[in-house]
Amino acid sequence: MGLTKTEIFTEEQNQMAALLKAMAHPARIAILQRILKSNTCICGDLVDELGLAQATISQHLKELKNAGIIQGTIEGVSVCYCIEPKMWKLLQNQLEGFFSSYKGEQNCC
Amino acid sequence: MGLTKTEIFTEEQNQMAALLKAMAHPARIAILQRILKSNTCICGDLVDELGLAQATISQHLKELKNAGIIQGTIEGVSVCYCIEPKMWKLLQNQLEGFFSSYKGEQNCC
DNA sequence: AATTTATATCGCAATATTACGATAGATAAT
DNA sequence: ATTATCTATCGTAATATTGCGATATAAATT
Repeated sequence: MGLTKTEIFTEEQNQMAALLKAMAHPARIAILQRILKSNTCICGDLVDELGLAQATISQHLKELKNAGIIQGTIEGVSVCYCIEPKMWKLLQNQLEGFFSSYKGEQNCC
Repeated sequence: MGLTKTEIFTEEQNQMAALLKAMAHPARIAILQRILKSNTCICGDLVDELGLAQATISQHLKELKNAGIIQGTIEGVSVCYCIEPKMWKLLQNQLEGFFSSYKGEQNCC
């Protein structure tokens, strides 16, 4: 096997898992933190600042972009990445609902 | 290759990625939702309710437990799982800080 | 003690991810 | 037009994940 059985889960469960998966790598967390800090981020800066090869950074950016979390705009030779606002707020709301639905440790085992 | 270069990232980045990764599967989202709903959850119930084999459910539970997100208590023959409150709140706070640090779409590309 | 019930672990096959060198493509500078 | 610069893609090796049957373990029941 090796492939997730997406068909037995809800659309919501699959989407949430996909978004979390896109973020679930230290390099991609670092990329997002860097974008959040200066609101914008040239791809080449990430290659200089993180300790990964250019091809690897490009691949991580692609995953974040495919998940819809960031967007890239061509600026001459370089590419400027920033947060995709709608998806960001969607995920923020979904996670907030998810985490706040925890009722505390009563009746726990 | 194939192994994440954890040594070039901060402790915080690695921990956040690890926690998100533990949640980044539809089955594990479903398991957490089930636990959140009734505050508690017997392993066997998950096997009945989700459409996955017992060995697979057990493996997913192990990953959530290893990440520290849930805890399991033996209750006779069966095992009762519930949220690990401290880790839950830690992750909730970390994510809240992370998502709310987004300053909006000004100066974006 | 033997049996039933519930969960964990092992071993394996299929697939996915991570990382990077090499190379391609596209715009800017000379 | 040629060269330099920046990013994306291809191909590949190493490792990780997913799913499950088979089996082990451990408590409860008979």
